[in-house]
Amino acid sequence: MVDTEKIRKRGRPRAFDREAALATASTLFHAHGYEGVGVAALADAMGINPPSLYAAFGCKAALYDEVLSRYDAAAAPLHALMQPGADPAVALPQLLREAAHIYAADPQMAGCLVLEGARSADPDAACRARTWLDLGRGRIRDFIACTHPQKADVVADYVAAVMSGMSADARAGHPPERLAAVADMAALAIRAMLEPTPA
Amino acid sequence: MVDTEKIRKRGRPRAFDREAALATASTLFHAHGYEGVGVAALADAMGINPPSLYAAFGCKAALYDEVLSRYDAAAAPLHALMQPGADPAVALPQLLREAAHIYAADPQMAGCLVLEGARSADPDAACRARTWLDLGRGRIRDFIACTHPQKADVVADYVAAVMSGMSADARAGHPPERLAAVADMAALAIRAMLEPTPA
DNA sequence: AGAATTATGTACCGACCACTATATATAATG
DNA sequence: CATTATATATAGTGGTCGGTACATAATTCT
Repeated sequence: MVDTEKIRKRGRPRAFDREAALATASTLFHAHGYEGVGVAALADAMGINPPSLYAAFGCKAALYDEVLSRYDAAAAPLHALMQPGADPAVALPQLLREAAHIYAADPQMAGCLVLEGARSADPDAACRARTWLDLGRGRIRDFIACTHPQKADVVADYVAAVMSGMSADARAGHPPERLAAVADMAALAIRAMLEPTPA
Repeated sequence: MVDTEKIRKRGRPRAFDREAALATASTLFHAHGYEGVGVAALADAMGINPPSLYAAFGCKAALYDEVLSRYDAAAAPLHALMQPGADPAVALPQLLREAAHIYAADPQMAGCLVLEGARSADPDAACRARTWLDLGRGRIRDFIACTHPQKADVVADYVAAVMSGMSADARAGHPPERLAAVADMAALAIRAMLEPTPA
């Protein structure tokens, strides 16, 4: 067992749960977007004052980055679909199906936090979100490269683009079935690309 | 010839070109997004003062709506690809190819004005953009329905989703070739869907 | 105990937001 | 001419934005 005991630091202890505050911020960012929620609203929802928020997270963009990191970590079940050895022609359609379900499951938190953040007008937020997006796309590319190295880039771009489109649809209020139908149709191109007509 | 002569109205004549002002607004909105450009910046770029802008267009959202309408009208060449009688399995891949080229052609105006506006955090802007988006998707659907009525909805959703993903990629700075590769891969699903394996 | 360190609440900063009140300028109408 | 209608420029509205100065409270270290 690793020693994870919290070694009390020197000054006055923080009076709020940092992880809970991150969860609250994640919900707000997911619901209203980076620019749709202000620091005052974030602090209020966390039950703290702005100075405490800044002391704990630095600035709004840094808080956002921590939220994105948390969101990426929570997507581990999706990453698990792309185990080396798995068949991309099977796993990637599953990935799209799962994404369609997740994006449209909760209307209050529709779409992908990272993909939507990557479209933000705020350059700081967009840059940070795109870093996480590129990381995710890299995971897809590397997974495909195990079996189809020459097609990995294009297919990864395609999968990411379809997910981005589904995320937008989810935010527009499209029901899960409608997203799932798009995911299934998108899978046709994946299979056509990775399993060329067998002679 | 219809009488299009401008009948001078009663009061002081407008001192700026309304159409040129719309073009300026379109450029700014396309470059920075609805929330990324303020009324002051718009008026300044138009060479007028905010009151003149409000007198001519009503409010920021109404100006935006006029810009979207103008943008939609300028996309006539794309709509022309979907002539009734044309083969969707040919026309839709062309549509995606054209979109990929347009979206990434000018880095200062990357992506689709309508698709990006539909993701705005501002509810008013998002609502107006989604109206134009639904109109465009309806055109795609109706075109497909000519030959494949049962699959029209799904395929139209798919095409719109891919275009949305490509628009996001364009705004992220992806080069035209990368978008074109995605468009071509996406076309595989269209052909697979509309031309089921001929026995 | 006292010093050092960190967190907290109050109250506020200048900058920008969409938008407008007001007065004046320019035109057609009577 | 006077009236009416529209556009203009100046200057500002209240509100929200991200971020902070300051004094105080709470804790550890010496």
